[in-house]
Amino acid sequence: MTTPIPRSINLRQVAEEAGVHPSTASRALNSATRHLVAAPVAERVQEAAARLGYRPDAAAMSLRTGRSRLVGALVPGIANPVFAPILAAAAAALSADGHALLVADPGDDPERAAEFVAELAARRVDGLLLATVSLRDDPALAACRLRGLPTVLVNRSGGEGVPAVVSDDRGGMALAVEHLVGLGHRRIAHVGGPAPLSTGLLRREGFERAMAAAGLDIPPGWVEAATAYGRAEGEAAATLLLTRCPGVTALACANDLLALGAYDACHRAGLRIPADISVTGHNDMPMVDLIEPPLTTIRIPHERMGREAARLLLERIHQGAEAGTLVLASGLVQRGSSGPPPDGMTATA
Amino acid sequence: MTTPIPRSINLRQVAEEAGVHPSTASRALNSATRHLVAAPVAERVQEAAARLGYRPDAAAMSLRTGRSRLVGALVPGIANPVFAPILAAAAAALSADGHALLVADPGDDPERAAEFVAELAARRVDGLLLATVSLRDDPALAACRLRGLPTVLVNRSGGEGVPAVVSDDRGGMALAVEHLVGLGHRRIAHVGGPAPLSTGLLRREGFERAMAAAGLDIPPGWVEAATAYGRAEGEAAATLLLTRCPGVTALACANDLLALGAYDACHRAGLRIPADISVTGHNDMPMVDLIEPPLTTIRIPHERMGREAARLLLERIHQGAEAGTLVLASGLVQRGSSGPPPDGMTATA
DNA sequence: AGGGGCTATACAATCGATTGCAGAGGAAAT
DNA sequence: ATTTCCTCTGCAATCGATTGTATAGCCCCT
Repeated sequence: MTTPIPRSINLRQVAEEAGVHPSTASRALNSATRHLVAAPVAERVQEAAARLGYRPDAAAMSLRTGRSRLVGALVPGIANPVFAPILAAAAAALSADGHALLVADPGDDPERAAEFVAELAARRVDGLLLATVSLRDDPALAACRLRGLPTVLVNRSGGEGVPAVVSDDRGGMALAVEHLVGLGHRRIAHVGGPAPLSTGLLRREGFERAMAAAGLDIPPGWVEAATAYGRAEGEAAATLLLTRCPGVTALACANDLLALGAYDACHRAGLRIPADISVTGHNDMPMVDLIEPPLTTIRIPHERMGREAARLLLERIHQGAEAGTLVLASGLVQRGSSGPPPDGMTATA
Repeated sequence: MTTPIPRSINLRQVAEEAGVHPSTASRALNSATRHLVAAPVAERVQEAAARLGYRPDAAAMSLRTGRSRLVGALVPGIANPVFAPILAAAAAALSADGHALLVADPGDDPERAAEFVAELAARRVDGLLLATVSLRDDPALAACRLRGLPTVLVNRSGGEGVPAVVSDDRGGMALAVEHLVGLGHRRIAHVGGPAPLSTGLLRREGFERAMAAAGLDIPPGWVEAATAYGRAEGEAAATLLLTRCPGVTALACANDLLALGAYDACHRAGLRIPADISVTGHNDMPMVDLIEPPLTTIRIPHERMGREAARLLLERIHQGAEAGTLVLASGLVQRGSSGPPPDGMTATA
């Protein structure tokens, strides 16, 4: 009862049990080489392996083959309500292929992210999912390139030819603007995401294009980029906009957390949502349907994003194929935080 | 520019660069054996390693030493708002010790959990954090025992002598009951968690003890265990209680998600919270302060839980010490979903 | 009957780091 | 001056699975 030999069984023991050489056992257990072994022998080996509960040692296999059946993921916050479901879906898809997900959380520090890439590379990960990448000259991405690691970006794009799975950031933000315009809004301000992030840039572009398409002006100072995707940062940016934008009737935010911060700013300014001002978010995080008022936002397909990213990465790993960028459509979820502008504001523009 | 030899540096190359034998290089780079090497030689080796950007190959190291610097975690849902912050904190603490966290998500399937344990064991994890364990004869726990894997339970207790880090489930639920009693409630029902889970059982016990301590009766049928920690399950259980418990003025729920379901049930029954009925939760998930009305709940120290679990596990791994169970205090967070009972209901009991 | 061709298996090298053991060299002690 | 001891370094085995190569049969054909 002290330490009852918890040493696990290895290939040699299986081979002995089946009365063959380890190399034969190896071939019998590997579907790609099984045809090299006589059928009855293969069966005997497999049976012996099953009886003994054999599992190939991952370290030895990894050392010999160079592949680890591990995939690394870099995320800015495991508990982030946007990335958590993406990770969950990716992990499930990878697991079905025998891969496990090694999650590293460097926060918002790009240097730390590059350091984690080195660590993951030393662990011989077969590929990497990157959700931390910023738009220009990201050190983590460079570290992957340097080592020739298959890489897929998730919910972030990295520019020139980097495979990625993203939602239609521009189109999603345009949906929000069109919705507000449809309700009669003309004076709309934008709480933007951090500029170095693709979501920040693209959603801002989506805002600008949709406003232009609706024939609406964006006065200078009506776009304010938050310094990070956080509630406090959203409040700060929204507070700025509320004082700076006379007659503003709607805030289109680049992200749900920013929208929550905008709620705070509006409440502190004594504005009711949506009676005095409308607010929209982006991402449709869990539970934003429960807040008061329920948040009108853009739904992005988190699960699908994770699944597709895993699929693309596995393709790249197995076939070495150069994966392209996949843009998934997002949709408007209309709830209680958006409504018609206050009386008399409709015809202002 | 095709494939510029992304093969990484190994120990032999470092040794050559420093003009020593690989074994000497190994000793020079390992702090535990460095004293066996002459100081100037050790320095030369370290410098060479730094210059070449050497990282020991994890697979080879793991194969030789039997340790992988990997820790597995089994959680029922990566995106679960309770476990995600626990995982994040644990990952950070482990990372500081050179360990990485390998997350496996078997959902609620105990057989699948045991299968994942086998897979993680084959990957030679140094230890396991278990957040999926049910109270009696859990297969995953048995699988760990069988292999002699160091194990710490998180937010779950497993009975007899299994190391665990949990919050004070009984005490937390008692806080909620005392709060309600203090407001004047006498007729309180309990929406319980799943019975096979320690949180389900202990919080129910906490409810019963606190009611007894307050001199209050629990009529038969005033406790209803939900089949899972979910909003729909909470609504089902709460609906049952609302029809079954005449004059009930408060629902003490075992979990925030159940409380959200209770909100749904109350709304469908035309009851206003907290004017007609009070509702309390447990866990203080992110964003429950934003719903309407903001949820009164019990705050459990997620981050600390993850951190302490990691610490205990590392102790067990390094020193082989038998870790005990750590019970962390939780606190009441009073918000808008609890208030005095409707007029005339105070003196009913 | 003997050789060519083929199949199925065994042998042995290999991946990269760690570690028990042996031995070289120098210092200290008698 | 020789022995003893100690410090440092090199040698080689090892962890467990995979895979290139060699060989033992066997069948078939002429």
